Amino acid sequence: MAEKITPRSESYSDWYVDIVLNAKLADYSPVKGCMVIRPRGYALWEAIQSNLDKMFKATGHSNAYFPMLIPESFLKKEAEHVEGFSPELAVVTHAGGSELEEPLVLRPTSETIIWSMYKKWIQSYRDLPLLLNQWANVIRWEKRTRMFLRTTEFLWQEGHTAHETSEEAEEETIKMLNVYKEFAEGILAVPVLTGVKSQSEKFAGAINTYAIEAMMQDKKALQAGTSHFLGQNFAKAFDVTFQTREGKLDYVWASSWGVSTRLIGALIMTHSDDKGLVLPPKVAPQDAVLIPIYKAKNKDEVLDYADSIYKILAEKFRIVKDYDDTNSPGWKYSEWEMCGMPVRIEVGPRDMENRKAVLVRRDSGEKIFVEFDKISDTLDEILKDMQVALLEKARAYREENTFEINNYDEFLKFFNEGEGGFAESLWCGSGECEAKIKEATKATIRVLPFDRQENIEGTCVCCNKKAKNLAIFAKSY
RNA sequence: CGGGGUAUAGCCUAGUGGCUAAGGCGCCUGCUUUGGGAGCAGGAGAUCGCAGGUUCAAGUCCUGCUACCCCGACCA
Repeated sequence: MAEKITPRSESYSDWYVDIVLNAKLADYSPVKGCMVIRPRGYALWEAIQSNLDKMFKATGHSNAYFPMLIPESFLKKEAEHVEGFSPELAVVTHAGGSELEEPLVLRPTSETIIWSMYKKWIQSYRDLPLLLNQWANVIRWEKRTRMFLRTTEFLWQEGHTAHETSEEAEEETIKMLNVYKEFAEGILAVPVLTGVKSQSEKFAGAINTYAIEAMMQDKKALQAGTSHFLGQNFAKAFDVTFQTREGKLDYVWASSWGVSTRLIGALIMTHSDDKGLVLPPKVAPQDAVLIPIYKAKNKDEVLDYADSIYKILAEKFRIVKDYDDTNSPGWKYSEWEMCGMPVRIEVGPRDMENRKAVLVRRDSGEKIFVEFDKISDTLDEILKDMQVALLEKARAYREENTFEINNYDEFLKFFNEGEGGFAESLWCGSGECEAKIKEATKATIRVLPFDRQENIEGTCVCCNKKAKNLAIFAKSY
């Protein structure tokens, strides 16, 4: 009866690793920093993919695939881009038994190879907008890795779009950020703040980076998705011009946007508890598990009764039968709770006699005794309610841990002595203050939230000069 | 890259230079069980991280190497 999961209160990072390993989402690989995504984890990625992919198609995007190997020289064409990525590149120098003429980089992101192709494909405004997305793996040689949150190789999607005008490209950037927000909240039940990143936190090569930012249960922020307005930076680097409606030549305007397997980390750290994984029904691989309880003398009757419930539920829901004789019911309860099964249906002799079943919610642990004829409708209600309840619970948690702080002493105390969280503070806009704050507290600007940058009155929390922005400060992953 | 730590069965751990390396979890077989991680009996499973050295004798002492973990630096 060894406790398998370290409680969050004891060590949040141990808890996180215990969940990943015990819920069989992923395992360590022989290569440092890489992980193997197991079927239960990959099912989450498939749910993320299928939901997002529909949303991308609905907004006019098509999927394509570009190669993983990129000529090293491509990365060097955009000055900021190469500076941002060079320390974390993995480079192939030998292949086919000899040294290569030019080293090939394993893609850390695909802007360069995609824009080298866009040069061939775009000649006129009639070729625009070009709205492509790709589902792919990328490699970034990070010094310190964590399962799902930051691994050497990870899976993601990257959208790369080309437009006639700056306005249109910016509109696309914001549109896709909103798609991410809708997805994160509607499907993953992870509430997110949207806004623009400070210049020091933006993507290397972008004019502006926008992000969805979530709060985890340890009150740290997690960047869950980004959308970049690239201006004409890559068009200029790869000389991608087009003939305008007026017959002139202009560089193409661009956006790029992505979310990754990091979202699975966000899911885990937003909803799960000390018993294991908790998943919103819309991304859970199954809806419910059916666990019969019987003695030798009534085994057949109980299983028959359980089967009759299964038959009805299987028409509408994704149900797992766990009839395995070698484990006790109690063991199964714990095991399925660990794996994040949204609902458990217990069927024992007493339920059989009363023509009922016991439905148990994973999020609240609530046991609901239900008449045979109402099991299907009740399950439907529970799943819908759980989806909403998880989002609301996470939103309430974030709000409870978000504070307006505009006094620097208080600010320092909040991050250095208190439990931390999100600080809403006024900021003068200078990188110096941002750096000073990071030095003193390890907190960074997560986002300058939309709709809250009007009528800024007051002074910077750090330097007391006139404030330009309202910023969300937090320690982050 | 810097500082610290660890390395014994799939996992966790015991092992004072001395006989055939011990236990728990898990796994396999059988029987009994089953409403919150069941019990009994039997069984399989180890080049003690790698390479050298000291010694009559090394899991244990010494040297070197490697891997992993923690802290720091780094990290759209």
